[in-house]
Amino acid sequence: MSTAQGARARARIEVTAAIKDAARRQLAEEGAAKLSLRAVARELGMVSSALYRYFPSRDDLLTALIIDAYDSLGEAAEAAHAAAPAADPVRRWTAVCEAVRAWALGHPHEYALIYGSPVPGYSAPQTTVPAAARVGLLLIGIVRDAHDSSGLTELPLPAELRPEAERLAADLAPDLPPEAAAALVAAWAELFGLVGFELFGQFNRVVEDREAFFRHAVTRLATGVGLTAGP
Amino acid sequence: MSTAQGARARARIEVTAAIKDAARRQLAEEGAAKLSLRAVARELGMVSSALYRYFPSRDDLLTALIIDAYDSLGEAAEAAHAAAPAADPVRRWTAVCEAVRAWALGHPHEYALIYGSPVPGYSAPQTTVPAAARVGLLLIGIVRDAHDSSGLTELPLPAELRPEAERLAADLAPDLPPEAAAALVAAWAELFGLVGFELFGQFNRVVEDREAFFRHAVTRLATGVGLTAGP
DNA sequence: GTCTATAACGAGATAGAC
DNA sequence: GTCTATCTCGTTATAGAC
Repeated sequence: MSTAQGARARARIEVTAAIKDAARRQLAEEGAAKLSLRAVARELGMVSSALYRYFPSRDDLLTALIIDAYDSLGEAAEAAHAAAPAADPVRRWTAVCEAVRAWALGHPHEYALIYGSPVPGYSAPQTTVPAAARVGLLLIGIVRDAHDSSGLTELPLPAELRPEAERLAADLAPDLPPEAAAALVAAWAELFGLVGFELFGQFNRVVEDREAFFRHAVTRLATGVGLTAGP
Repeated sequence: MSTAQGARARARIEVTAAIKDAARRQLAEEGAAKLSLRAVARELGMVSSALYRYFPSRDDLLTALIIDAYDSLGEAAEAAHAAAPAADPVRRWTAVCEAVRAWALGHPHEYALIYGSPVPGYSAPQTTVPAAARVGLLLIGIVRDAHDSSGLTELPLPAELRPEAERLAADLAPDLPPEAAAALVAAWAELFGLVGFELFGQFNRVVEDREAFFRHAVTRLATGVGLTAGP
């Protein structure tokens, strides 16, 4: 009994993975807007109605691809973070940022899926939130650690932003000063601005040595949120 | 003769504008990937082959929409820049940034067209470059003016980035110090990271008071490139 | 119970004959 | 420029294999 169930479960996992792989291939060639269940089924030698045993709708397949992409990016970022020197917050920060960039360059279509234009007619459900939050949580952790070991520079905070900054801090990192929380969220968005501009061609004929440029830019982002180099 | 030719030219301009308007509507509903000459023709009560008198291909229509979008954004940014106090570089900087954000919020689909995911199978020709450069040139002008009136703070520049920074300065603003040119390009990309995150939903359930958050973030971008508030 | 296949729907795109 | 025949699509109902 358990073997039969195990075999069935294994088969199900394999077919699910094959569907997602074919869908990712289609994503690269046609874009998310044109992702078609029928084309995926055709590529797998299945019939389109069979796919509905695995994904109840085209949008659910899209959602699975989005979560996978966020998780793949999050895993890459977390691995880079774990390998960085624990005592140096700036090195940890730049390690995460460079992992994000490397993942994006290696998975441009999945990056476009999660950080590019929204897919017309599709709205991401709340189930994508935990996976989407992983990189942000890593960055929060780095700043929190620096704050705990008194390694966080103080930042200015205009009165206009104080309520929002306090709300952000309460939501994301209650132990952080509000101005650090606000700076952190801005740096998070700015990081993806740098990555997106490179990936989507805005740096063509502008920035040549992108590696060096990016490293310097994210180092400045790190100091912008109050991090200072470790020993 | 000249009246006839004038009327014909006028009609041609009108039809061209109507085509682009219909295409923009389709852009909003189906996305750039699904922009189809036939659908545009249908909406206008024309036959698809008639459109080829105005745009030789779907890609040329896309290119026209892209240039229009860049120009519309550039115009909005330039108007905001012209209305800002000339003596205060930070105010001029934030005025441009806020105009970019306001334009993006008002034209989300056109923003997605020019700063979102690339359209599969389409590659923007060099003819889009001048329009695409307008916002960047504005920002360069602000920093150059500040530098000319000795109002630019000095920035650090690691040896690793020096060659690239010098290349950037030579290309974009020969009168600026290399470190300012590099910081400027980074801030330019980061600005669109902030705008894109808000527009594409990444700030949902994260940032509430987006106006205040954005104003503070771009003010910090301004100081990050070395600008200081005027009198 | 779990899956795949057939057939069909309503809608839209497309290619080619006229 | 028009019409038609043939494609695509997401999705569902149904029937049968394992």
